[in-house]
Amino acid sequence: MRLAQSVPRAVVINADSAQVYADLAVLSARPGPDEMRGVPHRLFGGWDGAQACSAADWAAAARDAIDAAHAADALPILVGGTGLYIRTLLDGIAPIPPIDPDVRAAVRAMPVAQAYAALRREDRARAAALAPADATRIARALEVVRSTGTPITVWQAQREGGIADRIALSAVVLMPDRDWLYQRCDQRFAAMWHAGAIDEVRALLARGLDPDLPVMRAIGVRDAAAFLAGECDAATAIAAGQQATRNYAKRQYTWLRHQPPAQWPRLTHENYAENANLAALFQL
RNA sequence: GGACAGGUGGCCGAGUGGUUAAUGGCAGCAGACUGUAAAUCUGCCCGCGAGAGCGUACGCUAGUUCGAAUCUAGCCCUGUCCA
Repeated sequence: MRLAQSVPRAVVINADSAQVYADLAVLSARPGPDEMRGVPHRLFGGWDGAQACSAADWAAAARDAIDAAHAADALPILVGGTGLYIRTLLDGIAPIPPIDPDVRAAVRAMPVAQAYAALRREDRARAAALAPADATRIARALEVVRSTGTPITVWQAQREGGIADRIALSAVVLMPDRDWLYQRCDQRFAAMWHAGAIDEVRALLARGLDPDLPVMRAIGVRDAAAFLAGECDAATAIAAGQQATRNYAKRQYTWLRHQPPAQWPRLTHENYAENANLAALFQL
């Protein structure tokens, strides 16, 4: 039993698709001990880079972490910008069984044009909804029909595992000033570069992982790798990493503007001070 | 001072007499988004206009031509080399 004025314990749960990887501490800006200040942090760096973390994988782990926090009478605080992950956690996702590894390998080895042509034959509805150059979704749709025998559009008619209906969520979407954020992106990447990003990538490269793995595609990995290979100088690599960070931030604005529920408050420089949700968060 | 090379839309870079407001790429802006999402993809992108369209544009100026970013002359500027 808790006293009315006591502060509930908090548990921070990561909702960022790059911060889940153990191999990326610096480049994913994962919080360190000094920043965590003894507050429990979950799902930070728990995945080995050799293993791709899917939205469903993350959602299942997040669900467990949230339940565990509740069981311990602690307040779970989700932090992170991977919209698809959070959506999957809340709304659930199509219950598609695991894909046959051989099917997956074969599909992902195909050039987009070929995969798209195949998809048009094997799942006409999905093919019609996708752009012929949308490599990721075409590959996903194709591997699903081939591995399960059922078109992805059929699977997607149902969603399972969402917890939105059984939790009380207080959401806040951060929408900082664009120019300000772009400056922060530049500062951030430069800081990472000087804080060990190169050593981190050197170690990552030494593992000889599949370049298509999410860890290998994280912002900055390719740029640091190019530098290590002598393909460019540090200034060029840093500039490229900064640019990639800004491009990503741009995409985040687009997602955050329209994808999250309309009732989730968007916080800007102009309205943050008067936002009740944010105030509630810090008053607990 | 001389010899070459070159000056194209915010940047890089095609185009070398006519369907050219000018291929591409980047940046920028907007949009999509159900299992690798820090991913993947789509649209816009000289100005004005809802649109038809109009007006400006390929270093500058003057020419040749029915027509020039593309040819000619002079000038200005940049790079490399020779002095």
